[in-house]
Amino acid sequence: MLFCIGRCIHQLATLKEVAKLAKVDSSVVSRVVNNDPALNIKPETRKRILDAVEELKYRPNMSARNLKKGQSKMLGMIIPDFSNPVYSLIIHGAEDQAAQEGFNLLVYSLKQKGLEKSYSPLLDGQIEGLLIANSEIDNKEILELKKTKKPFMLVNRTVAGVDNYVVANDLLGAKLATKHLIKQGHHRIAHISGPLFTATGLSRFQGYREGLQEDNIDYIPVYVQESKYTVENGYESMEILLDLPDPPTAVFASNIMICLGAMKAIQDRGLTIPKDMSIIGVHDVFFTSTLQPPLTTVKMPLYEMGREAVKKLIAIIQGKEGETGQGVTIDGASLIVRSSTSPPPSK
Amino acid sequence: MLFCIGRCIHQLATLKEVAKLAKVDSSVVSRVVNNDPALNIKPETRKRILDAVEELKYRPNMSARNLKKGQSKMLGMIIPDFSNPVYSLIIHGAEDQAAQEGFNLLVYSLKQKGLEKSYSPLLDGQIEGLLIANSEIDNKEILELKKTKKPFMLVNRTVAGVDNYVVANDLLGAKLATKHLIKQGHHRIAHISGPLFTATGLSRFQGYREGLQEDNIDYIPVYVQESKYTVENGYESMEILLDLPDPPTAVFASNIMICLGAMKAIQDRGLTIPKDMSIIGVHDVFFTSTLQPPLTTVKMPLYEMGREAVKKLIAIIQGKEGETGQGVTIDGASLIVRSSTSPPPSK
DNA sequence: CTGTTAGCGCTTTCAT
DNA sequence: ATGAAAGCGCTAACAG
Repeated sequence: MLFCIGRCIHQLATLKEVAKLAKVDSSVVSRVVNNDPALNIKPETRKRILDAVEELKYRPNMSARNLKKGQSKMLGMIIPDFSNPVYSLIIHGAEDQAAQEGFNLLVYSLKQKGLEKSYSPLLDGQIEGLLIANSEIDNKEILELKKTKKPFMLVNRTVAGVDNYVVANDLLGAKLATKHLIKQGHHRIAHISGPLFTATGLSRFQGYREGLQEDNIDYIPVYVQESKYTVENGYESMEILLDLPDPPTAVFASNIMICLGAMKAIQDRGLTIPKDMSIIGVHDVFFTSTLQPPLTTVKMPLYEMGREAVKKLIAIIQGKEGETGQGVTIDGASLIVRSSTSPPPSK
Repeated sequence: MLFCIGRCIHQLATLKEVAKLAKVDSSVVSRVVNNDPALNIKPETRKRILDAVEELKYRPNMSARNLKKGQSKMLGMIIPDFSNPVYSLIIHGAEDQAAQEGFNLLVYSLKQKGLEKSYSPLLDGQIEGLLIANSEIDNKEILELKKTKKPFMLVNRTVAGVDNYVVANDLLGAKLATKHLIKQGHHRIAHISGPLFTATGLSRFQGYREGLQEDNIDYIPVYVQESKYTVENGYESMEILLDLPDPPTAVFASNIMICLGAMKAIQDRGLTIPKDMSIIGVHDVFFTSTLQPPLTTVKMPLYEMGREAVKKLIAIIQGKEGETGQGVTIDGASLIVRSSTSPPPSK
């Protein structure tokens, strides 16, 4: 049963074999392979070594290297769900940056919340740092993690007292959305917010409020519905808004999942978007332009967020930041106007 | 710059330390930790060891173990794109199965096609096996890979001459879709196929043909449009079908991306689904029920495919299959009827 | 039932 | 400018 393992992984040339072929010591090969700057090698010898490396198709054994150096070159990332397109983009950015810096990214989806165990087996040696892009993980657990001094990074979320985080400018994004609606002539603008214990939910709510404020539009509390970031919850929240005696003429959804649900609720009532109701959502993902009608969105720099988070995490791992990074806000929220928003029906 | 690495990864107890605390040799600890079945240990000693493990929070160093055993416990997976929801589901299944068997899954998205280099650095030691869920990779490259004898597995695709693959019953799924349309009373049924050099595209085309055949519906070649698995191509193909002098009354889209594009093309013409045109697509992903109208789909066992692929790959790695697996077809295609299909407009 | 030992492949200090 | 040697933490064959 195990007889194959040796064959499968090894059979690759080792340093020693390369050394023998090049007639030098393996330590020299190691230095050449690693481009040791403090190495003064005869060009001829170097060539001989490089040729041997080429001939034997030598590739360093990572386990050995990692063992020796006490590293693993692996990063972990926790997301709530692989099918969530918001996270797809973050992962993509994280992946690219990790690869660029020679790290591997292990992505775990955390279905069951409250799984505090999820990171401890991870951090206890396997991986060098952890990206947490998951609003369902309790603040408490993250504070606990912080005590361990292990490198980690919050992505698209924050926790009071933790300043290793990368977020987007949610406030700006939300304000952009709200002001777009106002500019279209809406006054009765609802907001289906995300959970208001999350940074994204809160910032977008704040952006909505500030947007209204700056244009002197009355804030009507009942127009704000707090919702989880799910299609189902978005649907329910929209229904509540539609049942209001004086329903809004436009709605700003805090997230694409919510937005999807809200659109459906509107259309299930036989209402037409944008004639009867304008709608705008946060996150421009691959299918927003194909919805009916094509959705006006706020595009957040999700890919960049993933990249930046990995960059900072690696910096922390390598001690470049005194182990404690600074919170980073990635700008670049932009409005993408399509057909789900229009002026309100004239009275 | 590197001073932290030691602290970050180690500072974990080693076998030796546990051994010292438990007053035994480290090899005994190793055996206990690994549940060596051929170990006849005094219950008391075992307890002493387990207590020490607990106290020092010992966790095996994977690099050391892997180095010793000549393994890496890592699997690679190549997908075309993280945002494609079809792959999200496959990844999810693969991830679960890998975790269950103690393997880590590294997922790479391969944007630039033709990157034959992509697997060679991977397979040359870092990972023990590779899942290829990517129809853009040339058959040639895969045949090349096969020669290396490295464990790999094709997921949701095939290559002539390679029998390590896991696919779904695409033929059945397509037949289900086609027959559903026929049962609704359609005779002029179009098919926007996937690329006909891919197994999925071909099988679904075949299912469509067989479905028509079994119910004695004439096959009209011009009703078949070959398309890439993209929204844009689906859109274009649908436009061609709509421009036909005698356009179809129903269309079966080979894939969800195509379907999305086709729906948009239909609606952009001012036509109503399903009144003017019925549409059904392969792949039931998270947003299909929220489309307008909710989409009738064929649900393929994508999650299971991911699981099964990893299971077989690991079996191959461990030499359980004489290194060469058998092609596996996962059944379980099922029709999910929603509102995008209805009887054709009566003449 | 438990300990001794060798060595996986690599890096790195120290010696030449 | 290159080599020798030690050792990272673990496992497994062999001894006792």
